[in-house]
Amino acid sequence: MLFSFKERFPSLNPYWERYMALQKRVEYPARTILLKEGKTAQNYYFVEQGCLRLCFDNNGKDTTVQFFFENEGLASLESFRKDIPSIFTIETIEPSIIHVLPKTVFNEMLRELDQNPDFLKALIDISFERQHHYMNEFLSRIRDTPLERYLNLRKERPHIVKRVPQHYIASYLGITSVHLSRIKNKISRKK
Amino acid sequence: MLFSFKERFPSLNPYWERYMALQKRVEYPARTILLKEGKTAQNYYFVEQGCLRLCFDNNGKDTTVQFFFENEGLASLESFRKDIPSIFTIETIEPSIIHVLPKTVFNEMLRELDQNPDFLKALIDISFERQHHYMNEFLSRIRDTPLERYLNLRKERPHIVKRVPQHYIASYLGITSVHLSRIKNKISRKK
DNA sequence: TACATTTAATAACAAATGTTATCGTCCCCT
DNA sequence: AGGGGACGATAACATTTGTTATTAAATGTA
Repeated sequence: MLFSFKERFPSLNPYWERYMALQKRVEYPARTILLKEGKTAQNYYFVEQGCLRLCFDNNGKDTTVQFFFENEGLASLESFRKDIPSIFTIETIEPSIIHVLPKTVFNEMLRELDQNPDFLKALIDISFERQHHYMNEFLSRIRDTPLERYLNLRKERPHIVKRVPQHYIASYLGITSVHLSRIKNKISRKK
Repeated sequence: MLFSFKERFPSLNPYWERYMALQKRVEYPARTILLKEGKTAQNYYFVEQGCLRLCFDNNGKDTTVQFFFENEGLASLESFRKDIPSIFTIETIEPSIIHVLPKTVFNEMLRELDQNPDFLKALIDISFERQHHYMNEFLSRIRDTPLERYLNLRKERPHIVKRVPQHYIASYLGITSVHLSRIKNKISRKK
């Protein structure tokens, strides 16, 4: 995510490179928890290989909010930014290779670039992108039926349907895995 | 919303005041559409008196996303910022007195303050606040039942329940007005 | 290879929520 | 004052989705 801003704000490249060099490259097995709900986020993660999910415990039900694949970055943003307990858990789905950027490094960067308009504008852009993303997730949950959401997922992001176990997809669509089974059954019978 | 930043970024006060002076003060009757879904947002609105809602047509069903009361400001942000057709409609609920800030004025402000770190930081703060707000709306829709959401609304924002017609509240809670009636009935029988 | 764990499908039943229709009240508007 | 629209309650019925339990296939691992 951060990295797509290299072209838009080339003046920041020396900074990105200097700070990104401070990441650690770590291998995790499948179903490893990188950040547990309730703990304060200490790191920003970048996926070199594998896949993660952002999720939370919803009255005992596991709910997935977002999936992350190769070349995508993430953190439990609110927790990361405000130093408060995370609402979310971050967990690997597949065995994964992750670049871990400690918050201390990020904060140094914040301090150094605190007055740099290009850096601030990059943050604004990042923030608006995220806002846009969540707004769309929000609207899709409201306006689309589970069937529509599933068909849309299959069409727009087939890699998710291929690589992610079905019960995580169900928890992402906001339904039970039983119901997702029914939906798939219905689709295949229609064809 | 913008106005709570006066204390945090006092250096910007001369700008706020200069630009805010360019607003128009307008009275609208109830059920007046200020921005129609599909049109591009031309204004930022600030409520002096009355109440508005942000909503959209959801396959024929009217869905309310947010309510705005006295001293709150709003725009169809994506449309306003990116000059694209608005996903949302903005409509008065009660007869209202609204301060209207044209986008042209806002854009002048953007240009003038484009390199001002305090201004950029104020935008970042505003953006994060909105993100936080929508994240919570999103989570509440997922994790809470309509009953819980209604009880919570009644407790946390009783003015909404008092001033807003019930079918708008239902559309905000994500249920039909019939179902909201049932919920209210159930609550009153329990007491 | 064999055993345990994870994953997926299905059935039967239960609960939540939507749909449609009817009725009564209130309140704006002319 | 009266008429039309907006608002809210309720009932009967339909649909969607969840719950629980069972079975089977796939997968990882000793």
